[in-house]
Amino acid sequence: MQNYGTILVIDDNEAILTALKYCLTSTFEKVMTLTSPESVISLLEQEQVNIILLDMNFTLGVNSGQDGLMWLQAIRKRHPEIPVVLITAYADVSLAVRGLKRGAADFITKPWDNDELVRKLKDVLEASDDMATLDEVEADHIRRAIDRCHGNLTKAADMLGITRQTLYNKMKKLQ
Amino acid sequence: MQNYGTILVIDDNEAILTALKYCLTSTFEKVMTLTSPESVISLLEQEQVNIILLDMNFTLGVNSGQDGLMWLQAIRKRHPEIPVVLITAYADVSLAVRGLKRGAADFITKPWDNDELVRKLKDVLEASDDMATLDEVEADHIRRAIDRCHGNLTKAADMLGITRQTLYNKMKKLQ
DNA sequence: CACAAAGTGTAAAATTTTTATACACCAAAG
DNA sequence: CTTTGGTGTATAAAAATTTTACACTTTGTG
Repeated sequence: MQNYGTILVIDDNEAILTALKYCLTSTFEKVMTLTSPESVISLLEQEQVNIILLDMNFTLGVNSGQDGLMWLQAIRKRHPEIPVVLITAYADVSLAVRGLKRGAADFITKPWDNDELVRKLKDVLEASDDMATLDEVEADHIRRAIDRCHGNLTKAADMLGITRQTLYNKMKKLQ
Repeated sequence: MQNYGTILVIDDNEAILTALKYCLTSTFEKVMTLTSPESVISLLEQEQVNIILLDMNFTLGVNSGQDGLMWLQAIRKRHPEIPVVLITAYADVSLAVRGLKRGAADFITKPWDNDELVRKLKDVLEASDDMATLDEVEADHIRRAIDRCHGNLTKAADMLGITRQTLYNKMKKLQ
């Protein structure tokens, strides 16, 4: 991939925003910034954003990362196809785990290393490059459903929103 | 969910294995253990396992977690439907991130709290309960593909392994 | 134990979706 | 200006899905 497209950076610290913008501008075609996540949803409706770099604390004196987790969730609910990378100065294992479990593409700690940050953002975008085919995604999801229903195909089919016969068909195709 | 099925615990320390077995036996129908991950793949061919609790270090003197990451990958390659929870005494943010990015369902640090461990394992199994329908998974994946191809529908269809016309059909269905 | 309820495996026809192929149109690149 | 690559649309043929049905097995419960 030559072109890494548009990145949206959200951080309430103007100095950090400037530093990030400076380090990202050579890699990305367009670097957009927000000092507050409030308007992120409406912005995403208008602009084609390829990746989001999101700080985790926006309430003065609160460094739990709750804000970041909340906004991560809000963004992913409406735009699950846009990868969100979290960045925070107050990192611990538990927060990293919670962030990634809610769908963050990566988790970066401040202070960051410019080269490493850029590499990680590139990695995220390149990872989403090797997309699976619809059939592969389908097969994977079907296996999960059957596993979850302890092999009960009737329930699995129901859960998947297809008929039992269709599930038989699809299973035959997957050997 | 009443029944949490079978859990497979993999740890090279017999004492820890005993302690874990003791704490898990009341929640799980069956608790299987391995002191080495070597035989995990062949075991999974024979036994129906619902969740795996995997330690991250199996080489004496090496606590990088590389072993765990490698086995996580090996397990997920063959059985992506089985959730794998990592557990380690040598945790840091970076290792947690790498584990979760490779598909671990959760990341737990030693020493563990019995109640918390059981709750997290239950959460993992219950989270995989609310399965999306095939149509939802498909829609999500299609949006991702189109996004990745910057709106180029011909490329997106190709990437998804379907014809362009089929992609048009499916897009019409999703409004 | 016995019976009802739920699940399995299979089938055929009607319906819907997907593919293959084609054509006119547009925009960017050379 | 012309080639190349993408769009939007259309049609018939092929394939998959749904609907409905039936006989059989398992599971749970009084």
